[in-house]
Amino acid sequence: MPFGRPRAERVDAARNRLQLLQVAREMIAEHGVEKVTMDGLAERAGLGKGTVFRRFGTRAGIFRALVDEDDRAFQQAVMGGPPPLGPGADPVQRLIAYGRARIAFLLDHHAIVRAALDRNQPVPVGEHNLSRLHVRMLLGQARQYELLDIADLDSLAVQLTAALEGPILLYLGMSRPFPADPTPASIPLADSWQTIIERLFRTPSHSG
Amino acid sequence: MPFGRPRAERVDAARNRLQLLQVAREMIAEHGVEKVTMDGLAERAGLGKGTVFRRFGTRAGIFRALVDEDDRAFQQAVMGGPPPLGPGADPVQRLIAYGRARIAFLLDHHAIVRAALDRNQPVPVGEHNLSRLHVRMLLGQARQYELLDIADLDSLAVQLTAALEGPILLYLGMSRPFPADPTPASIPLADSWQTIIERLFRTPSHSG
DNA sequence: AGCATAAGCGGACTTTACCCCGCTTTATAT
DNA sequence: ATATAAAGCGGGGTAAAGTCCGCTTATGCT
Repeated sequence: MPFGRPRAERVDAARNRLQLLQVAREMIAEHGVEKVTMDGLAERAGLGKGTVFRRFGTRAGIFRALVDEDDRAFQQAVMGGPPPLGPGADPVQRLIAYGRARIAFLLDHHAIVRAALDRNQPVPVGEHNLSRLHVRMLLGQARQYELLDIADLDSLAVQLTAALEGPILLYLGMSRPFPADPTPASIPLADSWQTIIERLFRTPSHSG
Repeated sequence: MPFGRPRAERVDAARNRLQLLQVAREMIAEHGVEKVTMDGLAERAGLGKGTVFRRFGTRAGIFRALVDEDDRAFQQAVMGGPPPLGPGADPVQRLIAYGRARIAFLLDHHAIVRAALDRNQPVPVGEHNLSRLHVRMLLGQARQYELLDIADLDSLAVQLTAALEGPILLYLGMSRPFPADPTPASIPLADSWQTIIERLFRTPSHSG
């Protein structure tokens, strides 16, 4: 038997986990995020409160799990879908496409994404902060192709990630913060993101 | 008697407010932010819990008030101090100086700044989001001087503010997230901020 | 000074996240 | 099949945020 692996999830545990997520979605759909309480969730799922906490650790953990579920499809598109979001386009185009897609995703899910925030912990939205890692990777590629000559790409990646996700997580009101018309092409934040990226990469030598 | 003014704060109320802030600072100094509870604060200040909530509305409100107190000096320097932080320098220099100063301020106060976050409300750190307004103003000036040709400065201001404050508010761990040596000149985030601003303003025509 | 009124005050009460720990169930090894 | 240990489960218990409302006190007017 292999050594370090901490033994697979028990089948009853897995069943309960899926059940809880399912019920949580129902409760959110019916009464909104605010009304999802740990007691209520446990009772409606026919389980004990202790079970809920064992599975998700904290209230925010439930919403994190929900976001992660929805994030999976998004990640697929980023990692293996068609360009420019997926691999194949040049890094600058991919950064722009990623930003637009991520903003749309966050707007779509802003209720649960914000509920997933935990005051006592750094942001863990998406599995291990996909955004920061992906942005960092694309910046690295851009540097390889000599599209960019900046030394500290780690800090830059953190700041660009904040520019991307921060507005939705922090700075905008929660109720209808955006034009009622969600035409993807007309989201101001997305246009602004594109501007920042384009200017960041416009080098004096090959301008344009 | 003038009309709309809602009558000045009563002297006992003001006394209690100051008293509570003072006691809160003591408790933070002794046991850290986490240990400041509303009951504890009220008891130690010799007041009722209801009073604490009436004054500050919410737990986060206390820390908001503390940050605002400290913010006042910072604001003075921005509004009326010597350039480049204060008025007098060109907008680009002021943006860079503002970012560096703000990052230093947030690092200095990161414990209470983070405690001032409220999951149910957009970020209100600083009085009415000084950062966003100030950045917006400097962007506007830059456009007047034709240093910048971007249409939607509002969105840009939001995103730059997020790039500035987001990392400290959201993305970095809370315990010693930074080099122990706090030399202002060596803060990676500040350097990275400067890079973003410089590139944002570097126009193809007058590059350099 | 006396009065009317709005503001402030206190602390019991409610709600909810989160902890704890004895019991039950599952997975594995023999 | 049985034993054993690890993981899961339940629900009562605790602590802390936030609400309510009857009582008290400051304030401004006359």
